[in-house]
Amino acid sequence: MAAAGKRPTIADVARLAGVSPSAVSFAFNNRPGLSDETRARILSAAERVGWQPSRTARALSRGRAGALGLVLTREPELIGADPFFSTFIAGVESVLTARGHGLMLNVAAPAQEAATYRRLAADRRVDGVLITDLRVGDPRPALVTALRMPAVVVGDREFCGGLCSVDLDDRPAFAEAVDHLARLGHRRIAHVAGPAEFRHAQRRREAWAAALTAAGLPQGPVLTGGFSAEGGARATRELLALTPRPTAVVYANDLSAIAGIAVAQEAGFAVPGDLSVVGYDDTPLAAYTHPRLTTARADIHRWGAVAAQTLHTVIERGTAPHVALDPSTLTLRESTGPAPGR
Amino acid sequence: MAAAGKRPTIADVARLAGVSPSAVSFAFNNRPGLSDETRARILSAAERVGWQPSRTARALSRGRAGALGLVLTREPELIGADPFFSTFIAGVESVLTARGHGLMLNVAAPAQEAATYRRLAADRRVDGVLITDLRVGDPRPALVTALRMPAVVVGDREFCGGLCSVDLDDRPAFAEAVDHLARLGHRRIAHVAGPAEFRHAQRRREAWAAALTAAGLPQGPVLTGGFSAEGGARATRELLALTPRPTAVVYANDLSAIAGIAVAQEAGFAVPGDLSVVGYDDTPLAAYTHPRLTTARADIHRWGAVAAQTLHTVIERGTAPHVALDPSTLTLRESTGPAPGR
DNA sequence: GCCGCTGACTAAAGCGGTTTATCTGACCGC
DNA sequence: GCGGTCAGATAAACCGCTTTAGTCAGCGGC
Repeated sequence: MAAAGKRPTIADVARLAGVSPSAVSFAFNNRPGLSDETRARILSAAERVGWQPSRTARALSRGRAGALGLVLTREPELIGADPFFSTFIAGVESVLTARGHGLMLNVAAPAQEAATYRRLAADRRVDGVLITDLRVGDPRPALVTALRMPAVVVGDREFCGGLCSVDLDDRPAFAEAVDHLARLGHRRIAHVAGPAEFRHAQRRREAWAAALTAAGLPQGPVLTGGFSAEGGARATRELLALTPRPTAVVYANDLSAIAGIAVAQEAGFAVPGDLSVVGYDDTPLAAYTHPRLTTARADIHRWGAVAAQTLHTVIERGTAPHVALDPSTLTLRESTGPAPGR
Repeated sequence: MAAAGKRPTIADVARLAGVSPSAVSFAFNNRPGLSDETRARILSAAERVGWQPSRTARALSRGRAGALGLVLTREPELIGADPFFSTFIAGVESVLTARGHGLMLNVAAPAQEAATYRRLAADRRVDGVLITDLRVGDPRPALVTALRMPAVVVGDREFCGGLCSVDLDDRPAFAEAVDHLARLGHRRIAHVAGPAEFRHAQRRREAWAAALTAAGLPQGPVLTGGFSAEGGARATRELLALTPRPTAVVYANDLSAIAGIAVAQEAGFAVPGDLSVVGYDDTPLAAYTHPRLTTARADIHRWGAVAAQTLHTVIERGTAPHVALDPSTLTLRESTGPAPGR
């Protein structure tokens, strides 16, 4: 039915149901002022012609876009290699879809990040944005505030500049990791950090350092691996050249850890015999390296869902409480073992 | 300036420039019928109040959303592990951003895939969609055609049901791989395939089989690795248990190949001494495994850009020519070597 | 001096909904 | 019999821009 013609509008439905367009609108927005009988008649008429309110029209008259924005500022390579985003986005979608909302994705080169947010705000194409990968001295909280754009920071509560945050603490996992290594007899535990500008990379590093102190161990060497395979490899090479050599390395993420394992093996070191390795993320691949990678797992999907949920609250109520999700936990596998000579 | 108040509208600009709203519209849409002087005055007035046409309003009156849609139907885990999507999306964005368009991302569970497309069409929130991960007997080409929704298939031209396609041929890479292995003396070359329902997985398998025939070799064993680490690992275990054991495996993608290497090593086989391994994708990690992975690289970013470009053409002109991008090429590394005993 | 034309610009009608103010009876109490 | 209330429904304004159909002044031609 409904053949080829134009798409039906609210007027068609109104005509068919023998009411005014406003009545149809009321019916579809669950507003009072309509008898149950009329309401039912309208809904069935709409169904008969296959009508659904146009998002665009609704967006215009309500001033709401019905969509959230997510701007990814990482280098494309890093985004791709990181399982975080897709899982996170899937989580976000799970709550958006339920509401019939959409997700506007933007991949921006760092240089035009601000412009991207401005455009999003100017276009009014989204009702709010999620801010991920919070950086040290990040300009975005101030920017979205200035743009009067509802936003939620996905990450550290302390640095979200007055915005609401949804955080998942990665520190306990790093503390656990160091603790685990210390108990295995390691005394020289290095860290291969993420890009220094990322707040979460910094936090991981701090957690590692604090855990060393707590375990009564000296601070170990820190190198930057940039969250990438290449960076992890380079850092690992440098660490292996040190004297004394560290016997364990805590990497900021799995990608650099996996590369680290490869480099160590290539250089003739046994993992974990000569070098214990810990990652972070629990990439699908982590359980399928040789040896299998000790790493930490978090519920990223839920993180995305809660972030979206919270952003909705901010959009509707203007504000929302900070949320702290269950911290990630360490999964022990075979890339960690007793310190050599013990 | 412009202080807190409401966002300026076209009327504000018109008033400031001393013209009618239509004149402003004309100025911003590069239409004739305005003197250069007036045009300039309008533009400067707009700049002064920081006005930009509202996307939503424009979308409503022009009947164009100014956005493209991308529905990902894979399992979230697979999406995350695959560097394809983020790179592809970055490529898409590169042309969208230039036009001030947006990308509407949808992650759908397989069961509600059709519903997602219908919603996208009903909402008129996108002007067209990109169809990736074409499956065997894929219902989507017919679906979007029925929904009268402009679409471009990212993949195989033969199975795109009358839609325009943008393809990047992966067969040459698989042919190269088999050829390379044959030249190294391998005679039992297995394949760990992607999910059978994916057209590109099937095509890779066919390319592998054809290359074996061309090299005068018998068909080798085929197992499904599902593009995942876990699947790759399981398939590899089975292959290693065969008698006679294959001496080389061509995996459908890097993820399963990397897992395969780990499993082989775990089982005491040397790579490439006992088993040569080839992947596909050239994941960032491929150059940082031990041994480094022989795999194939394609220009995914460009693929995304061209796909978006093409979809725009389809939206505007109703159709566009099929596009064939440069096929991927094999990168030789150390995971492939002479067949054992040779 | 009248006509037709053209270039520059505007008024007003959409686009497809939402929302506010208004209208219409029916019902109620006195 | 009359004012008041209220549920049920509607007309009309509005969201902010695009676009079509004019309007109007100026100008050349005859």
